[in-house]
Amino acid sequence: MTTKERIIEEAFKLFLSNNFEKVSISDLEQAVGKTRGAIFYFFKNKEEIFNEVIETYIIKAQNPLQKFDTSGELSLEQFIGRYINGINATMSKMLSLSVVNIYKHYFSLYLQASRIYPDFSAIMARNSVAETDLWEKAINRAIQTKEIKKIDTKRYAILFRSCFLGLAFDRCLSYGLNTDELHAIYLDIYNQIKLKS
Amino acid sequence: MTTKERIIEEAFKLFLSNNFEKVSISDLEQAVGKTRGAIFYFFKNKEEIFNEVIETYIIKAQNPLQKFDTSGELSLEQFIGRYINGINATMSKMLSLSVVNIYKHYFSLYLQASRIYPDFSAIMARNSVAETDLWEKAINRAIQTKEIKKIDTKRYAILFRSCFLGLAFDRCLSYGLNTDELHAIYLDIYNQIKLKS
DNA sequence: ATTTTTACATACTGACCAGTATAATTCTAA
DNA sequence: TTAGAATTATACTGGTCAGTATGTAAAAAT
Repeated sequence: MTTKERIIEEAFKLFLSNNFEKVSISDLEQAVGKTRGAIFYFFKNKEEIFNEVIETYIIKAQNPLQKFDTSGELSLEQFIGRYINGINATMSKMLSLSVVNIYKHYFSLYLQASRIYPDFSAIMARNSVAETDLWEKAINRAIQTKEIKKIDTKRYAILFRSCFLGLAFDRCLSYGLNTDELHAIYLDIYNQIKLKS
Repeated sequence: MTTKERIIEEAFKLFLSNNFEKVSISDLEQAVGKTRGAIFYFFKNKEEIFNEVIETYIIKAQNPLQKFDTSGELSLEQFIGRYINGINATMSKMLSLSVVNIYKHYFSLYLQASRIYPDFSAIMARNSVAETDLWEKAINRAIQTKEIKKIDTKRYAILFRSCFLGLAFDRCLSYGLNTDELHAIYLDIYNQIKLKS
């Protein structure tokens, strides 16, 4: 790993648990084990460091096509399983960076990015649409294959996605998201719209 | 309105759109139209100001019993209506303080409070439970009156709540929460669990 | 009317911080 | 092996900020 990459990673960890303003270059020096000389050699200023952190750990990592393996002609039930797996995978990846209370910090970083990173809101809006689209396709397929009843596809797509976000937010200050619980809720919804054959 | 109250209100507005560290006492001086002398006469330090803001505008305002008028023997359909009304009322109140992009800033303040306000997580966890309880009671009543099918009460209570939080979060960076959309989603869920009589 | 308290204003301090200037070191290539 | 480029260290600066010390005017109490 290059020095620049190390700076980004350590900066990510620092920005996760502290505000942009709270994280000082001295903190970063300590975390990386290099001095200001190294840091300002690679980056113009603190904002540039922050923005590269956001690009690496939020924008790229949040690409739904990359996050969820939904290739193939999945049933809605399978899609739900894969979606949960994707969430679990993301959580494991964060854990390997020894980040605890992932979503709490993630939400915090996300909101800060909206102040600092140019056009962040628009980029995330696109991501949100992309993820809702994945759900829509899965739901539409399930309707066509008579797996589930005819429902308002778009509305249910948003429902599934909101449910995940909301549960993650509700639990983020205490125990953190429990994906088993989320899975159970998803299956409850699923069972109500499932066609008995 | 006393000077102290004005300080709290202006501090609230400032803390809504900026980090704790970013808001300076000088900013607050300007907003209130008084100088440091006044501010530090009423408050020991910046943290105390922040904590009183959190108490006034988050902890008290978030009390579900105060936020939602769910008194009386409401049907689940009525309860849903009242819940949406409660959300609308909260949004109007914020708007009257000329706060735009309410949820974006609200979530941000909420996460900061978890770093600064003592025991904030525990307090909010209790609020979360209290609000879920309201849903549980309404759902249980609806099951008993044969308004809806027998469902996992707790899980559906969490579903309704998460749905609101998640939609609010998903939209907070762009258009903001649309309560009509949320209402529509609620009714979609409701119609699937409704008993045809 | 005089004292005391309340409610501010003003000027200052020590600490910290982002960013810079420059020096030193290490690596690379010829 | 030496010139130059890349990388890192060090020392410094100007600015900002939270909090303090002190002063003062108005209100309240005696």
